[in-house]
Amino acid sequence: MAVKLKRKPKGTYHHPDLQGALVEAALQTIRKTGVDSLTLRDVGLRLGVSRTALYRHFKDKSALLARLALEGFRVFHQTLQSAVDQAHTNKKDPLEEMGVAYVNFAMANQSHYKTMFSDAICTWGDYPDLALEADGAFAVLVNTIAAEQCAGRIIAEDPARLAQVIWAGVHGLATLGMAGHLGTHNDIIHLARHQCHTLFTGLRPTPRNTTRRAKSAS
Amino acid sequence: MAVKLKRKPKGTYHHPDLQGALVEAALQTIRKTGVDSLTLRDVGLRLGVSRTALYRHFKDKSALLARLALEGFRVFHQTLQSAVDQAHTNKKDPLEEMGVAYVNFAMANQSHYKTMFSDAICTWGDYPDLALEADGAFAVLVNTIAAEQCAGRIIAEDPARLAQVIWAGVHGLATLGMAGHLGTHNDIIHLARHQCHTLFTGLRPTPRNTTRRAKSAS
DNA sequence: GAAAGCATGTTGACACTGTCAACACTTTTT
DNA sequence: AAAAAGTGTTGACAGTGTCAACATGCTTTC
Repeated sequence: MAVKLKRKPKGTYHHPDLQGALVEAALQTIRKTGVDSLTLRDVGLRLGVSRTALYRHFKDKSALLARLALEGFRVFHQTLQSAVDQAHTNKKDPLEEMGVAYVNFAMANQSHYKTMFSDAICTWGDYPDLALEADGAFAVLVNTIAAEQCAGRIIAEDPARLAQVIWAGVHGLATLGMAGHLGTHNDIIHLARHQCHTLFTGLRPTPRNTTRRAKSAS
Repeated sequence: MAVKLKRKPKGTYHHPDLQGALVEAALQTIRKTGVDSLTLRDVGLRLGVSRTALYRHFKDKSALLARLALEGFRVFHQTLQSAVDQAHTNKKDPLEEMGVAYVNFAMANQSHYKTMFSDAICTWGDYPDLALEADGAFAVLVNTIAAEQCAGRIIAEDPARLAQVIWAGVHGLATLGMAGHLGTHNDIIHLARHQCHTLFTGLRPTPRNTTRRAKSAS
């Protein structure tokens, strides 16, 4: 009440790296209270900055979310890749380990994962760099499938197509798991292993499988 | 501006079945413009009724969404069941047909499906009748699995667990498909068939599969 | 059949949100 | 040093869900 501060205490008018700080603050918020309750005003005030300061760095709220998603895909990419690498050094099934790592990431970073697949961003086409980063993460899956195919451990179908099938499987586990429909985190991890195991058994090259008929879209 | 109508034209004060009309109007809206852009005011005005009339029939917006979800699960239940029935009469794989029907329903009723799994409802525990209806739909899957097990076409594991794995698979296809990440409706249907086929191949009883070790949650 | 009581619909208001235009301050460029 | 561009602030607006207070109609009771 006393004195009405004129703008700012001086010297702090310009934030050294507001853009990064905004992303960080937004991440903290969604981690604590979920994506849906993320408000631009809050992320601003949390940094001692005005509610609209954000608009100098992001076109709108969707752009901020897209940025959060991008960061998410970055670490997601690394997580998947290192799961594959570790599987190789430990003589484990790389695809199964990756599947487990996928679901584990989603469950451990629920808000972030939800943001990455939020409807508010949905059409990745509006954010080319986001699409690129997402493609990068997806490529880990495709490449690993291709490698397994070369090793003869998996049927030789279009790797991208197989990747979509596997992706859908773990993504489904992740979303249902986050919604609380599949039990505890531990339950879900075991389900992931189960699912991957089943899929890869079904994809194993056998006389029966190698003669799959090609389906034509009617 | 002319004359300020005193309340209502008379006689139409009480709607014959506002509750049902609200649900119907809300359904039309989400079908046209999506769940996220559903506004209570709009659904009211669409019926020539005030913006808050809704509150005499639903506790809040979530309750309305829960009701929409409930209706969704009702027809979803029927859809799945009739897919199984038709598969039986046509000598097709009931589980595969159900999987395809699942994904097809989601793609054909995207907003409704999204509502059924919306985060705003998420904890079905808050809406017991919703949980009941959802369980009913899920039971179709579990029962079909159990039947296939009895027929010896599928490995004899906990049917509920297998159901979760399959559910996750088709749910993942549905959500990724709706987000536009898997191509056209037709592509997705084919993916669904592919996925189900692979899963059931992996679940087929063979000397290799029948000796699965039981995993203990550490 | 009138009166009381309850269910249902309406209005006004509130807090909260994203977003924009206009302004203030700072840094960089000329 | 002046101009221009970049960055942060304030005030305002429309839109949202929700509630309290009120208006109206239906139902039950005497």
